Amino acid sequence: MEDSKPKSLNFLEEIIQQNLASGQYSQGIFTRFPPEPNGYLHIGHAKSICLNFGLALKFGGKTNLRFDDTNPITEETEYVEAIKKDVSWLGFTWENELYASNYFEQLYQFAVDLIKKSLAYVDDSTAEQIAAQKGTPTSVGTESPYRNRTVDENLTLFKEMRDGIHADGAKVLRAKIDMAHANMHMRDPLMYRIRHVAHHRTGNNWCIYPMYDFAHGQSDSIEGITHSICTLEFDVHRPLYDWFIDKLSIFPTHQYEFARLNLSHTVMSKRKLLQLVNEKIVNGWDDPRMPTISGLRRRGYTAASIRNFCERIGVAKRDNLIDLSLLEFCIREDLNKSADRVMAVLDPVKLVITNYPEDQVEELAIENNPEDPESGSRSVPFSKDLYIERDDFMLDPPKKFFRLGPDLMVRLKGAYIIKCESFDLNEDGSVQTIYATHFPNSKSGSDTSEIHVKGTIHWVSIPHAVEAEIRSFDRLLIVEDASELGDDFMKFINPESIQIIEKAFVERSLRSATVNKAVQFIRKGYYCLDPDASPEKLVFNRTVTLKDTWAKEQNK
RNA sequence: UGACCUAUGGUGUAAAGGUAACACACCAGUUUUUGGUUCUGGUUUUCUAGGUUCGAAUCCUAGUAGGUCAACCA
Repeated sequence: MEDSKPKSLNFLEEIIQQNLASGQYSQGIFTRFPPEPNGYLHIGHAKSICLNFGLALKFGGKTNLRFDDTNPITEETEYVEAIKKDVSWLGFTWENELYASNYFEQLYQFAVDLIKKSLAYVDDSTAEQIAAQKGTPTSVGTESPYRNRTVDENLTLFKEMRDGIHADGAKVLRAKIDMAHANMHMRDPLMYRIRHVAHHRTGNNWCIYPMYDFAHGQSDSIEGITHSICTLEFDVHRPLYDWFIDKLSIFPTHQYEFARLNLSHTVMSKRKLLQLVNEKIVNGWDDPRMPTISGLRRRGYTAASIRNFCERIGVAKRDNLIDLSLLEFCIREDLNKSADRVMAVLDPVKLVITNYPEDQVEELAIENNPEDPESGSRSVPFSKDLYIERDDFMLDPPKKFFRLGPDLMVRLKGAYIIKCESFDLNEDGSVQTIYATHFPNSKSGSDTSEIHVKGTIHWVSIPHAVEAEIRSFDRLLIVEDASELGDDFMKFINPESIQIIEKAFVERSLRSATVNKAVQFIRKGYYCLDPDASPEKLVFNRTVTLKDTWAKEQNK
């Protein structure tokens, strides 16, 4: 297994390898994925999930799923369930399902411990006063008038806070550190606030709730997390993270930061995604245009493709903007190997094979997937009246147009070579019907015609065609880098991010399409059945188009 | 006007003081009963200035640029 050339490691893998090499963590490493249950997971979370679980898998460790549920105002059980589903779907198994709220009593005791060490105090200042006391990044803060209360007084007041004696906002518990510290987070940060609000798990047991900074590190420590991995913006929290661990003398877990994922043409913050949902720009968190895990799943992305994407983008500490084309590459790569090919005509025009017997139907065996010899073939009905794609016919085709036009020849996929003889036009000049003759000896598999054509086009037999709605999606944002937009991003929504074709025609075999089985519409793209579909009405989502060098050529 | 983080092709990520490489994207050709796929080749890179060194993407100093931090959010 060990090659002479070791695969290069990212900076976290290097740290872990060094830890292990020096004999640390002989019990194995422990990581955790710690979402707040206040929204749905997105592709950025997928990066974190793949990182945390992947590191543990790679180095023989374990990973907890821990819900960071310290703010009852924004958190709901609905989100907990959705998050669990998404992590599982991505293919990971957590060691323990845990909640920061499991530790509320323990955290309370930690706070009491710090009060007893004169390292925490109850402050009656208002939010505004506390903000003013903090100073600014370039000027030092000032100490609160309540900073020097006695230990006994603090103990009593903190107990009163817990007991519900005080109103929301009347008092907070603060760590006593240094109001002149260069790091704003060290200027007597809040540890607890009063919130007379029911919590989705602890109900009304508590009316004081720990802040992130007083909950996260201690939760990591309680769980014995060896590598607490988070995104870069928490870098400035690390001194405080370490301070609490140190003053409490508890298991010394360590925090490491990596750069979050940014995707081109995509907004990623939960707040903005929520806004898209609330303002009905999209149809819910699982809209196929959303960068959420549930949206990508509904769009037809496979878990394997997302994992592969996360592997390819790498992990580092500098800001990045990943091009959507890499995500698209990953899903094409996966589906090319696994998706059965079928025929669907999205923008139909009628084609009549004039020399084909009126009522004849041939059942043609067409291979399911040229990339997969095991996939076999299916039977596709062929008849005199067909639909083909409107843009596969041109009245006045350019030189390298390998499709149909007056007097041109083309192969119908899996069937015959045909030659266009004539056509009818509608009043508006558009093509109404195309008439062609077929060469009976050119049948696929037994072609003795010796005719060679450059192009092969897809088709469906009109009498056998099945109607379907097709939903095509495009990027949600018309600008590449959403970080430059701020709250203005709504002005840059792509008005054509969804296109619905109410009445396309797909081949008969698609009657048995299922939600989880991707198909390739030959020459068009990869598609999957939408959960909205019913036996009476098929609905397909376009996951991604095929690469189209012809279109690219046209645009030059 | 502070502290901290970061800087390698168009986009990402490697190279642990010793030939700057891999993937995506792009371009050209090959293959192909999908203008898909495959395969081959190509274009394009170390922020700047000093310093250390036989040798610097890597170490040091200064600068520049970008990011983060002043929620009773996480």
